[in-house]
Amino acid sequence: MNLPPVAQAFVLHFGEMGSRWGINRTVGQIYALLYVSPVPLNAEQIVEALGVSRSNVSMGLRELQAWNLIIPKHIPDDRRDHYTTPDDVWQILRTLAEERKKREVDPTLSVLRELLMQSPGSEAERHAQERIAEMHTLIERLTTWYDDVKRLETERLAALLALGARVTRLLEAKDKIVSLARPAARNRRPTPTE
Amino acid sequence: MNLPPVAQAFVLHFGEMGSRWGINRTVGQIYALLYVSPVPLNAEQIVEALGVSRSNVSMGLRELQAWNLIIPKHIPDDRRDHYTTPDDVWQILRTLAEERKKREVDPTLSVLRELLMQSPGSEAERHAQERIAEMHTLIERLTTWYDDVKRLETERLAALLALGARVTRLLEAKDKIVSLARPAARNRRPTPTE
DNA sequence: TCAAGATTTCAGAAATTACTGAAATTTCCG
DNA sequence: CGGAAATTTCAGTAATTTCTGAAATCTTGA
Repeated sequence: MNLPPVAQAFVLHFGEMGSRWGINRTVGQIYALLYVSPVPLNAEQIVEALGVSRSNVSMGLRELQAWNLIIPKHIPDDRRDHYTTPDDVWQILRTLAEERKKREVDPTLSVLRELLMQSPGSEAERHAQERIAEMHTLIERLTTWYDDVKRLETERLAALLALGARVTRLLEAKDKIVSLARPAARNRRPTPTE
Repeated sequence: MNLPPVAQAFVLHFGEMGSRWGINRTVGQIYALLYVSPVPLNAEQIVEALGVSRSNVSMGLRELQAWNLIIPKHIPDDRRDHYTTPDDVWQILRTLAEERKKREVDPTLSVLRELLMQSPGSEAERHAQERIAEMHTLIERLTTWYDDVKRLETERLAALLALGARVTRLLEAKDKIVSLARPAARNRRPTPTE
């Protein structure tokens, strides 16, 4: 591998991290390389930068495309496919969340649902179904929230993040305000606590 | 493996899913088994239920303990260690998030921070650092939000989830109300778009 | 249509990870 | 203590995953 030190360290770290997920080292490295590269790269350039075989790069690129994490970018007068990552890190986050949901959460939800349909054959099984139902409810709530929030534009999402747990205080404040405001509709006056 | 059908299907699914994460099949199965079991189980019972070797179970239990995902539970008049999962699925979620953050996010953040300290040796490297900075900012915002939200009691967390993206509407409503409520505050007036 | 360039496929090699059985160690009761 | 029960360790094996090189396929411009 022959890269400027910062890029190299970044690429290597992603390689390592990759294996903590289900992703293999090379795929992680390819992604990281494309992420930091100022220009789209073709397969041959990736081979040179990472020192892995051409076929390995080909498979890695295929996997990353299946994840929608890289975009093919055509360079004029060049037959070879070049690839980049999206510029917007928020977009990358969205894609990642979406894909992981699709691959990990959705299948689980459907298995759980199926298991909850069966009629229990024993007391132990009844208990198992109860536990499964708890998990199912939790996951469903999380995904509903996610489906809801994922549509927000970046700016709002960022605002929400910045607010953090303070939203709950806000909820309470709003309850209070609204309950005060409602009697007089649009003719309300500030209260001392506001 | 000799389990009631529902439990068995659940355990097998978790085994499969395990491999999509970094977790191995046996660990996933042990966890699932303990999760659905109405009573704490000891290692020998896990061996029987899953049909894997005693030593494999021993290692799996160790890993699950390192993740704080299972709790040893003493059974009176029995020398053997028994294990369960926490009853509260929200608590389980919190633990999972915390551990994954510790193992995956924190190390990445620290690597990124380090790379941002270096002075760039070339234009390509300067660009790489810019990209790394974007990623760093995003991750830091997410973890700040997480640190903030994780302290909420379950009930509030659930309320927040249930609200979903509607919080943004609420935010706007609150702005409006507050701006109406404090006409003199910073000398501002509501604009037509508010 | 052909040929050079580019990419993909795939069978086997290499590397990694998971699992086992046997031996070692720990625990704790008498 | 002594020793039975329980657990852990670990070296070796099995299983899985990753990676490669060679061959097949696809693409495009002349």
